[in-house]
Order: sequence, then C-alpha cells, then structure tokens
Amino acid sequence: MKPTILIYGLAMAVLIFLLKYLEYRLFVRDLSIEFYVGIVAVMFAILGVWAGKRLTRRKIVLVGPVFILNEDALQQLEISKREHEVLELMAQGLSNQEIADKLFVSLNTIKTHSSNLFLKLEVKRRTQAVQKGKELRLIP
Amino acid sequence: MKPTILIYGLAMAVLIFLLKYLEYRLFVRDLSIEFYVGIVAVMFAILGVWAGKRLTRRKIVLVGPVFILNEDALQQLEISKREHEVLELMAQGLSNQEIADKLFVSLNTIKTHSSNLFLKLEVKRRTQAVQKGKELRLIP
DNA sequence: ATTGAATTCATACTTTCGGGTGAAGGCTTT
DNA sequence: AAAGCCTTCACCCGAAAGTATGAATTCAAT
Repeated sequence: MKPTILIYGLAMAVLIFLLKYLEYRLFVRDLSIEFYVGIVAVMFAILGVWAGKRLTRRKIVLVGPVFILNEDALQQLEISKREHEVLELMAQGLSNQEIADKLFVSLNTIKTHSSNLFLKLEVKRRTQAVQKGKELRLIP
Repeated sequence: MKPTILIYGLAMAVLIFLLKYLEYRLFVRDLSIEFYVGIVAVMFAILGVWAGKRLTRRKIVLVGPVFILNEDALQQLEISKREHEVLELMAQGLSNQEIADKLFVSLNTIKTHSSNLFLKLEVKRRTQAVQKGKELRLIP
C-alpha cells in the first residue's frame, strides 16, 4: 500500500507542476490560450480514462455453477418425489441397501423405485441414470 | 445503429456548442480564465471516463468449463493407461461387458482392471469410482 | 365413495459386479 | 538374464443389481 500512495502522490505532483508550468507559459505569452486549453483538455481526458478505469474496476468474484432443478423434466418424465430422492442418493454412489437404510424402507422398495426410474429415464443401469439425471438437471 | 449515431452526434453538437459558448463568455470577459479552464478540464475528465468505459468494454465470451487432465493424480495413484481408459468408459455408463467389447478384450480383463481401479481409488462401487474420478479430474 | 397414483413390500429369478487367486506373455529396467 | 510392471485371461464364489409379478396401504382428486 505504501509504495502505491507514494507513486500516486508523485504523479499528482508532476501533474500540478505541469499545469503550473503551462500557466506560467501562458502568462508570459509564450503559449496561445487555445493550446493551453487544448493541452489541459487532453490531460484531463486521459486522467478521466484512467480514473474511470480505477473506479469502475469491478472485483472478480468466482461463483460456482448454481444448480437449478429442472422441474419440467421431472413432470414430463412423471418421476415421483421418492424416485427423485432415490436418484439423488444413487448419484452419491450409494448402494441400494444403503439407500434403503437412509430412507428407512426395505431393499425391495428401493429396487422397485430404481426399476421404475430406469424405465422412465430409458436407461439400463444406475450409472446411466445418474448421467442422464445430471444432463437433464434433475440432480446437481 | 442509426439512433445511436444520431445520439452521439447530438451529444457532440451540444458539447461543441458549450465549448464555444464558454469561449465567447471568456472573450467578452464575462468569465475568468481559471473558471474556463476548470470547466473544460472537468468536461474532458468526464468525457475521458465515458470514452474509457466505451473503449475498454470487453465483450463477454462464455466459455464452457475446460477439462484439464490431472496427470499428477494419475501418477500418484499409480493408475495405468488401461485402467484410466476403463474408468472413462465406466463414467459413460457402460457395463463391464460393453467395455470389454469396446476394447476388444475379455470380460474378465475388465473385471481385473476395475477391481484394481477400485483399490487405487479407495472405493467400493463403480458409481463411486466415477464420482472420485471426476473430483480428481481424471475424467471430464 | 370410487378411482388412480404413489408408496410400500414380498418372492422368485437372472444378470451384473466385485473379490480372490493364479498364471501367461510382453516390455522395460537393472 | 532376472526382476518388475502392465496387460491379458480364467475360474470360482458371493454380493449387489435389475426384472417380473402381485399385492396391500395411503392419500388426493373426482
């Protein structure tokens, strides 16, 4: 931070000196008023560009991709809440037994859900279901 | 495009008129030279800010996430080319038999590869292997 | 109240997956 | 040449996944 301030101060000093120098040259009739105004205009235009850049320099914020559930697809494919839940847990790499435990239902129930899910998603395996689920934004 | 040009032309006309008006007031001694120069400076500073914004307005290009293979992880985990290949096809939702067909080897070979892969990735199922593979950027 | 969808579960059967072990051939490194 | 790794394949076994069918229950909509 310190060196930055120093540089800015120095730049400002140079600028003011230049202005005063021009003012002096104008005073002693060494410079036409048109030239004087022109140079000042150019200087401030450049200063404006620079200051504008400084002030509007927006900080870059990296935002991870936000997941937006595709509810239309869910409805079109007639996927129920439970099936959707099962799909989510599948995508987390859980086995049918683990899913059953997590949802407090029997293994057979999960098998039924997953079978129906595969029919609706038109896939044969859970890996493909997860793939398609992500493509259709049914799961993150 | 047309209205834009019209607006710019109009703005420039106003600007020039203002400058000339100030020049006239200066000429008739109605305005001190300091004020004149100051107003010009402010005007051009603002113009500079505006022009700077216009000119440096970069076009926003949306680039899809680029996949960069994490070769370090591949080496650290001692994953061979063939195993990596198998992992890729797994991630595409293929069964072991389909992978075997695609690589022109036997089903048993793929089983061996996948088993070794699971050991190296420290997972139990292919779904988890795919997950971890993506996390580690071993596969897109 | 009846219909229909969703959820639950069971039984039985087939297929796929995954673990363990062993082994042969090829290729590189020492 | 010997050691070490990769790749290939085989056989066996158990676990997990997936299919098919049928059925009971709940809950919302007609």
